[in-house]
Amino acid sequence: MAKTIKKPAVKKEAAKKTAVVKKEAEPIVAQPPRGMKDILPTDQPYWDQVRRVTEKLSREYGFSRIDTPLAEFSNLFNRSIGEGTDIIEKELYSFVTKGGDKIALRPEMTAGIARAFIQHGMSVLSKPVKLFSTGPVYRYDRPQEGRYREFYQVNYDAFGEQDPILDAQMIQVAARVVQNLGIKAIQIQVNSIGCPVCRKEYKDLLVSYLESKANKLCIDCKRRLDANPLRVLDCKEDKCSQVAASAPQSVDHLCEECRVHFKSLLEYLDELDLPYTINPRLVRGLDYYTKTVFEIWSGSEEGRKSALGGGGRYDNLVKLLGGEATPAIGFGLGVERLIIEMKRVQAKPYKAPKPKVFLAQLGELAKKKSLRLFSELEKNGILVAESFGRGSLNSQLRVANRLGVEMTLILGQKEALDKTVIIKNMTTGEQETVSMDKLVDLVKKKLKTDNVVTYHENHN
RNA sequence: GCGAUCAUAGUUCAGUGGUAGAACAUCGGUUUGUGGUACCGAGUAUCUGGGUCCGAUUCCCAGUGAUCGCCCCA
Repeated sequence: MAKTIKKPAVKKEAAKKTAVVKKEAEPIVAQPPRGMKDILPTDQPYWDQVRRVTEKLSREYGFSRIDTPLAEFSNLFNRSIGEGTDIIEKELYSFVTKGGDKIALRPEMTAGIARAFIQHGMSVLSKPVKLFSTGPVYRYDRPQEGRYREFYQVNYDAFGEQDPILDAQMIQVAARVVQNLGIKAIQIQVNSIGCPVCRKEYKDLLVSYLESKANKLCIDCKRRLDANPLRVLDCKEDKCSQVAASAPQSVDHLCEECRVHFKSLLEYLDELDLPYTINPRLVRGLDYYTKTVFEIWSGSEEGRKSALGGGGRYDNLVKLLGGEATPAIGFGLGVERLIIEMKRVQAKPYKAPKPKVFLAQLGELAKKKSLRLFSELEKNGILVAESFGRGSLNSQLRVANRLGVEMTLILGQKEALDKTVIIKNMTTGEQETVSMDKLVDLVKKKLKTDNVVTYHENHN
């Protein structure tokens, strides 16, 4: 829903004065641009969990973090992703800067990372060069569930290794990320689209087949026949998928090198006990892919499924962008989609540690002293909650109770003068007055023993 | 880019051609310095712009946005 923020009431005279100088300001729309949204505090536990799991696995598999700009020169994307693709043709956020540069917001992360790889001479590093990245990407598309104009990806890329064992490992990483998030039912779809040589031959073969059936294709696919014939295989229209079903498949027309590569990949996947489905119709929407392509889908064989992520090999991209020929493979996962799926399967979000101590104050002197006491406790590693703005002890205790803390420290006028603090146990309601000097140690001790108690309780 | 449905407090929802109500949430209070329950009270909303009408939040049109499907993908 679109809401305008009400303009503050301005005094008539003042309004008159400004009206002479400038036009009335447009009302602020309390809403971000279409297809973009806030990630609210209530959702952050899921995002935290994704951050933790993806970063942990990236370290375990030897990836180094890289962050590249949100914007690049447009032609980086045009060249790498391909002029004829949907992503470039209709989904690219591009604009011209004041200086006349043609800039675009990244629609995916690999192009920028490949650019950085070349720019910083990373080809001299020990291979494979494994890079991990995460952040927002932008595609101007019609929003719906799990599809936003600004969305977040986690991205894993590895440069400089052509051995299919790396393909298998990357697929394993992708699967493990998803499964470590608690999404157990997934499908791994793999295919090989060959290298430029055998793909060209295959494409010709496919085009001649499709042309012979052109009258049975939908309008879009007739158009795709010229622009991007591989996409016809992906079409969801009934009549098209019927045509596609008996179309020649890329896996049957690979050159020797690509065939062997794909065969070994499958053997490695078997070795890893990763169940996969060979999907001859999996082609992916980016032109730079060669040989291995794959997607991770949520859900079981039957029922609804959505692509959580995907990727593939791009052995020619670095050279295409002007670097020295470097084989590479990578994949991206959509964070919003991962989270939708986590919620659907009721996977656990990350729970940040919560304060177990509340600090309540009463009276001017105590209020002043409580500020220092708070930082004293914090410096000693004790998480403390407070509500300094509230005056009455009543409402402060109510907050403490709602937060579910184990104890409340009460510092009132009397205590402030005596240099003491009341420790109130929120479970039993018992209170004791202790001297300020011993407070930190005592609180620490109490928290520790309380934890031991709960530990035993949990195991009985 | 195409099609469908929808749009009322922070949230989930009522309701009406005469400018709106609940629940939950929030905040305050139920005697001065003690929480959970209970009770009392408060604030906040008809997406925007036009049209019909004496009068529209309600009917009509457009815009915007959300959701769903297509397309595509993350």
